[in-house]
Amino acid sequence: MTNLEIAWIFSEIADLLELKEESSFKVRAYRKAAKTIKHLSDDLGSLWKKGKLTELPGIGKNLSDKIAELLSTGQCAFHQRLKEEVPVTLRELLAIPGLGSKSVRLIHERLHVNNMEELEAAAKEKKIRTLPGMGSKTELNILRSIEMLKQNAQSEVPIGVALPLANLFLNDLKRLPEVTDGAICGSLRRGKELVKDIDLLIATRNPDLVRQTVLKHPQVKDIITSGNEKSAVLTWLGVKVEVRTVSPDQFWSALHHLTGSKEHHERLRQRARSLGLKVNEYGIFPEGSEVSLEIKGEEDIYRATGVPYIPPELREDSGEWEAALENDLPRLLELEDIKGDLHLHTSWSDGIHSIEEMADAARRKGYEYIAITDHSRSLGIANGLSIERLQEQHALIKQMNSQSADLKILTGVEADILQDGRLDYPDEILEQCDVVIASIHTGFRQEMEKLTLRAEAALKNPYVHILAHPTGRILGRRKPYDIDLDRLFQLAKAEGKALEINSSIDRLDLNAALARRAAYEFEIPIVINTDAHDVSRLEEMAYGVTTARRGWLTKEQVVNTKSKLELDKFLKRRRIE
DNA sequence: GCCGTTTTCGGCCCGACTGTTTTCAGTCG
Repeated sequence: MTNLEIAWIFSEIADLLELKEESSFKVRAYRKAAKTIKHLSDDLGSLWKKGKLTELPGIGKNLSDKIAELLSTGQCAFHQRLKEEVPVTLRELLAIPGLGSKSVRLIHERLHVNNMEELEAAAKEKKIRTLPGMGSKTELNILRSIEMLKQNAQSEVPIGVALPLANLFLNDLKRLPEVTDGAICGSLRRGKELVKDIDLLIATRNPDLVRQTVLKHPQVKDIITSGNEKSAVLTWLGVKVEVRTVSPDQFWSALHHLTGSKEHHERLRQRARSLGLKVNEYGIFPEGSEVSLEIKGEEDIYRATGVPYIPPELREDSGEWEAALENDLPRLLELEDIKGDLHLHTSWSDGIHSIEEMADAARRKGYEYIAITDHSRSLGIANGLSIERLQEQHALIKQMNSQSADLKILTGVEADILQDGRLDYPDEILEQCDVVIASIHTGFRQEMEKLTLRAEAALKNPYVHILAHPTGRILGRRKPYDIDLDRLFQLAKAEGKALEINSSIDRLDLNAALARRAAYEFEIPIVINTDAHDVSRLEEMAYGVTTARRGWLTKEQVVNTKSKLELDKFLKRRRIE
């Protein structure tokens, strides 16, 4: 039985306990354990054999026994018993916004509703409004929500879609009179690659004006809630936008509060409480006091609890508190640290702009170097370069470099990894390139062993420097390749090859968690590239850097923060080996 | 059900919004 299966069972137990209205703390204990197990990198089975289950946070005697039971028998008696007492199909009703365990239980007991279909029928027959505490609005909400759930199963949007939309709202709201400040918060500020909604905070003395503006905004399709301090709307893009207003003196504590994550805050409040402080969105209050400590920035909130500032990207309760308490937080990579982009396409293959145009755009960004890495010959659909055209391109780049010294243009190629693991050009051609990127563009539905062998063969090629978009996933559209990443990471480490964080808004591959593993567990150098096919997409470097920051990466772990000279050493060293 | 620099019991984060009420419970983030 896998970690994930056990996590699912614990999560189901939590829901069933909640529906039974058992202690919310017990429910929380199961939820927390499910989350811990889901994100665990070690196998539960081996931890069990070593007797180390109770060393996991939130796993005590009882839960470790249940894990052992599941691992040895494949079942858990407690879970089975719960399923007999509570219909599992009631769980799906919890997905309806506005319905929690209390309401679901009430509906189940009084109306004998067991699943979503029966709920819909009961609502249509106007039976819901006969229950105590429920009226016609609740009934309507249920019907509307079921309709929505039927329509869109997946409701997360990529950061690259959410961020521009968030800025559109933010810029409009910040221009209003009496608005002193505004910011993006929530998971978007933490840099998550997919977000469920957009959270905005506005500091103002006129919250009513802000609310009216939000509700009337041209992007708004539907109003979800509208209160004195908080409004929520559904945009035409299907993304929910929540706007919270606070008075200007509460801006920083509210910004911190709304940035989350929930789990990070729970730890903060626990710690604050142990120091005799209460933390909420309005400030930090010494026990019994109505007056907040002075807060002039988020730093002050952490300082009050005796730890250094924790950047938003780390606020996931994934080790940042432990690191902060040890004063061992990483000094995260900044966008300004990036000195160049090593994966660019031009009109020579399937890009839009010429080498000159891409180079000019890079100069405007203050880069020291770029690599032109057009597609290789077998990728006909992308107008891949023949050997002759590649050499012609190299000659042109050499000439351009001789005419201008401010930006070094490296010659390169994004070489396809062919079906048998060979690269798309012979070694003597690859040797002539300053930068060789290897990537899989075909046959990504092959079985794991074959795909892994292909990527391994590429990593073993002495002229390859970088493996691009290593998992091949496309956000919301294509799952990662079925590839053995542990083997790739081992080999990349042994061969001294770099792995890419591809910043393109629909890739972000490696993702934050994998980049963190590659860099910390395997000490693999990471390179952050845009894979831009036109000048505007050079700006997507920001998304790659955010992803790297969420993966705890420092400047030292990232190849393209190196100076021209240092980069040259890195590229040459690989080739000599 | 877990946990401990207030330690083996008694806590466990905190507040806003909605819908239904006439002061609040349930839900959500």
